[in-house]
Amino acid sequence: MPTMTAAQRRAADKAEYDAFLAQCPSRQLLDRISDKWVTLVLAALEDGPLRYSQLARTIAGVSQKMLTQTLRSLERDGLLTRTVTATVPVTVTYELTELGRSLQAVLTGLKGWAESHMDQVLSARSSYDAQP
Amino acid sequence: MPTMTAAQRRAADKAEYDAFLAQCPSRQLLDRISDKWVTLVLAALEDGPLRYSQLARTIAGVSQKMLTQTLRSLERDGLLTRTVTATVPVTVTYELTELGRSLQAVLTGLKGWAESHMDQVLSARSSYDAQP
DNA sequence: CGGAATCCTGCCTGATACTG
DNA sequence: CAGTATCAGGCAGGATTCCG
Repeated sequence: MPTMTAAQRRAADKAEYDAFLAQCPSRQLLDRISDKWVTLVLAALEDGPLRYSQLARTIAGVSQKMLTQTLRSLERDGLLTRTVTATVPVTVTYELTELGRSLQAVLTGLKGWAESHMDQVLSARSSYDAQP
Repeated sequence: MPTMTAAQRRAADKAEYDAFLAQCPSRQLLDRISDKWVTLVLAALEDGPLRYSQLARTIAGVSQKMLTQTLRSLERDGLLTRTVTATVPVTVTYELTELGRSLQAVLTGLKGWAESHMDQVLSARSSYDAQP
């Protein structure tokens, strides 16, 4: 029984979640996906599925604890799938879901921004630090 | 005057920094900007400059310490400017720089993703948690 | 109003060792 | 290979107090 126009419904949908509000679930979600390991894992999986050891090698410096923890969290949130193949030794591959790819598109922009604006940031820092 | 084409510059920038490498400066930068407070501050400043107290009110639940710390970090990295007006009491306004706006464009996508995909993530979680 | 300084808690993170 | 388990430390982050 729509008592709202489409425009009104759009406004209501937008108002449904607001990360500016401390108790909104989207605030917690924003906190989870605002994580460098999340960004790097999704970026690594951009070109297709990878095995656990391939992920560990691609993302230099990640501990197995953080990698496993990040992968579990992403799996739980439906952003990637974990597939176990019963070989000897066992093979585990991770692959982005459609939902994961939609986030990956955003996060790749973040990783790219960091890499392409590094010089400007370094320059700004030296200016800032030079001040008395 | 650019001595490289835009495409050449992009290629050079890509090769210069790689956030997959642990010791690359862009990895640290990625860590800094992968922060919910950074995302929320830049999103709050999207529509123009704001005062300190306005930022604190917009971003519900942020402590004064984290807000100040985040603002300092963003100012140091050249993403926003801090302007002190000598009124009584003093007025301090924060405004995005051009560099800040370029990052804000990316991060707004992140905040928007969290809000618009919240339902799908919640659904995925309940499925995951229901498994034995 | 817009901070700075301080104290204190906890959980995030890394290192190490063990397993199927 | 792909984890789990455990332990220890460091710092993120909140609460409180004080200042120009």
